[in-house]
Amino acid sequence: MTSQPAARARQRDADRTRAEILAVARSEFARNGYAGARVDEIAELMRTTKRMIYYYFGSKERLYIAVLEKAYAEVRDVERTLDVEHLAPVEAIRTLAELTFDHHDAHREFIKLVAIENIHQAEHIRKSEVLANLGTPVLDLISRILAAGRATGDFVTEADAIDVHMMISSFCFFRVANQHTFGALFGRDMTAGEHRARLRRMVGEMAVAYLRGAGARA
Amino acid sequence: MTSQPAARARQRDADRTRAEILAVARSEFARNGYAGARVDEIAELMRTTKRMIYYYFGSKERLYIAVLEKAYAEVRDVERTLDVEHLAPVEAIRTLAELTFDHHDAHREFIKLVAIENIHQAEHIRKSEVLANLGTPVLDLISRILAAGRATGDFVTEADAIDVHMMISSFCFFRVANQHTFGALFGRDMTAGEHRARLRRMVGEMAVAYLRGAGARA
DNA sequence: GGTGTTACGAACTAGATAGTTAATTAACGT
DNA sequence: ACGTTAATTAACTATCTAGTTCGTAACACC
Repeated sequence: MTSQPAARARQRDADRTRAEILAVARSEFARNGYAGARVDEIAELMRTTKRMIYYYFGSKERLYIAVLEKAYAEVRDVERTLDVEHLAPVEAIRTLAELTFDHHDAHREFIKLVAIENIHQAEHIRKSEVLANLGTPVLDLISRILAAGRATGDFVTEADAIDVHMMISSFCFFRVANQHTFGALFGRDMTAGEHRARLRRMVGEMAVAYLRGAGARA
Repeated sequence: MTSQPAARARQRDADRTRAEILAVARSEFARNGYAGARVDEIAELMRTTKRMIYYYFGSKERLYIAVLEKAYAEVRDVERTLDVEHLAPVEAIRTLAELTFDHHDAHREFIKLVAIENIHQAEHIRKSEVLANLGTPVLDLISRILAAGRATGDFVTEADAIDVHMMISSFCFFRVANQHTFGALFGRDMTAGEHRARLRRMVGEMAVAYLRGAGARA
């Protein structure tokens, strides 16, 4: 017989140690910002020690970049599953806007990471080779919907795909990212359940109404 | 005659020392976030010493709160000068949206402070007695425009003043606050001059088109 | 069952950082 | 002139924090 119980799980597992560090680091960075995050705090929340963070990632900054890379990779995977092109242009845009809303609603930590990265002027994204060259499938999708909508005469505005993506994202992002100051100043929690359905409708109607050209000057 | 040259500025001036600390602190906090800001760094950028920060503000956190209070007070003063009620509802909303755009364009540091405060879940705003009870004149303004627009039949959507304010703010805020990650990922600087006029038109058209109900489901 | 390699842990360090102590000087009223 | 107080300075400290040193134990392979 061995000196170790055979039933015991592996005690050394590089993959899960690495993954756990990333998961804990993500929430620590999202909660406290880059400078506010503490490497010791991350270590304490894990089964392993601080030494492992440096073993696998080398530095606080490289750990943070790895967190960003993983977060963005997951988002892009979701975007690739978007399937709205079977719809007529108007409904395709509306649905895309509503799905974007849902996606932001479901990925609050990612949104905080993006907000944090903007405070640092995206310097870490620019340092990442994988992120700096990360296209986004959603732009092609919007381009195709816009072209189809212009062909049918439904869409008349000058905006291009990036503009439309920005318009939709801004609404969805702001609602989550700015919920705290907005709530403190206006006494309304934009992320509360009682407002969710109305705001979700709103982003779809907003995108459609704009593209139809209803806001043009007389 | 006095022992001091009359032309010489006062060497001790509580008001200007206090004001200089606030100004330097604002840009330091905006640049680096709350945790990333360094009290020593603020001191080095001033004519005075670190001790003065503690003399006037007591702690890093109270300094930060004072910076927020001053920044929000300035914004509210601008909002009070908004004068669009002489316009018809549609043009009033469009103009309000475009002025909001201009305002965000001109106050980048304030926007960064708000983004930073959201990362910290507005905990400092809530600690401030003056900020926690800060209403916003713009909400009343929007309410009146909405009522007028519904009376004329121009506006038909369900959104209330807070919703409309959120929709307009999100576009303007996002463009500035997320310029860095957006630029890194999509290769477009939303704040560059070549996009400014188009995006400014866009926020006005978006608000008007939405309120006219052009996005409603068939 | 021995050997090399990968994964891991405890304790440590150098420098940074918020906050303090205590002495000093300018302004101002009388 | 002079005393009082508000404003200011330089040097100090306790603690925190990213990053390291060095030794050890599990695993793979033969």
